[in-house]
Amino acid sequence: MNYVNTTIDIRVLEYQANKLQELISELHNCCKERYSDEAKAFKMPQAELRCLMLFEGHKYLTGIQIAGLLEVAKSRATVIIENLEKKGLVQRSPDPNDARVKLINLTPAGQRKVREIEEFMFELHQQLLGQIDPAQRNGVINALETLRSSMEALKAQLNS
Amino acid sequence: MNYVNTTIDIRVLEYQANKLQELISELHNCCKERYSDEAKAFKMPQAELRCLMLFEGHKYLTGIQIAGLLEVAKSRATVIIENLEKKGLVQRSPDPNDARVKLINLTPAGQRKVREIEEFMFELHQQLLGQIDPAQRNGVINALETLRSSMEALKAQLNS
DNA sequence: TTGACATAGTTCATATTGTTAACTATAATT
DNA sequence: AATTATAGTTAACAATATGAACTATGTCAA
Repeated sequence: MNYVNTTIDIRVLEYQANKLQELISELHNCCKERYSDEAKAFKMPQAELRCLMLFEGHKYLTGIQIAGLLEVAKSRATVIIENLEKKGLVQRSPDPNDARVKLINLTPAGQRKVREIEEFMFELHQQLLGQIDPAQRNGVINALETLRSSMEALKAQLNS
Repeated sequence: MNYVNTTIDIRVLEYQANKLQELISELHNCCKERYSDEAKAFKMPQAELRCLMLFEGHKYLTGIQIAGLLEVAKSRATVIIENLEKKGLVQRSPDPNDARVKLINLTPAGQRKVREIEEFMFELHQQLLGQIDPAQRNGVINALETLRSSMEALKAQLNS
């Protein structure tokens, strides 16, 4: 490893770091827009949509669980649940085992809405996949997986 | 192409679409968190940080340009610029060629802040790159590029 | 040249997303 | 029984964002 190679290596690293920054930022913007469109399509705030989707694979959730999964304060969860209840998409009932807890579950209307949203999202991602050359699809997915791991590793490192 | 292969193909597509959805959603969450941390680190709202960074490569910007680049309503841009002006990071001056227009540019304090933010972001992405196996770095970047193109192509297709 | 329309920017009302802190009620622990 | 912890609610506030109304210019065509 001589002086010239070291310089080139540093330039490559700089180029790659900048490229990564740019690409991640653009993907993030794309997602933001997509989530905003989705909310408009369903005429519902994004937070409520996200909350509904938490019930995939859960019959009941508590307020604390919802706050944890949405990564928001429990007071925020209270308000989101309240609004979904007003729309008749979820219902609250007391937990027979703990009077502090309220069990929240989807109403039939809520279940229908979740299925609609699932289909919409699945359709969208099928179409996205359709834009990617079949030969590259697995590569893209693996690269995203690598990136996700790296971001999580970095996060863990920075928080310690 | 017989019945069995078609079925398998469909299953692969479903798997990939779901995986893509999951990974993109996780990356998006990671970014959201990162931007929120950045804002905390600089004790400044995210919108103001983003606005400052627009001046990379521009001496002057107008309100309309800023609104366009940030993809927000011009009324929103007015407020962001006002707040940055209060902090002494940008200044507004009349456009000598058009009395409707105000030219906005960084103050020396704003320029220093931009350099700080640039360094912070570059450092972060260098560290992220450091988490990725060197042999995979170009692959990840190329995959992201592919994904970005696909997302933009899909967006264009859906908007037409 | 003047009247119609377009553009830049501001202000205000409103909506959404989110936090922190104080509070009530209940459960668990010592 | 007293203390502490947990679940949920409420209220005050901050940040992000839009749309409509308004002012002040600029442009263009009859």
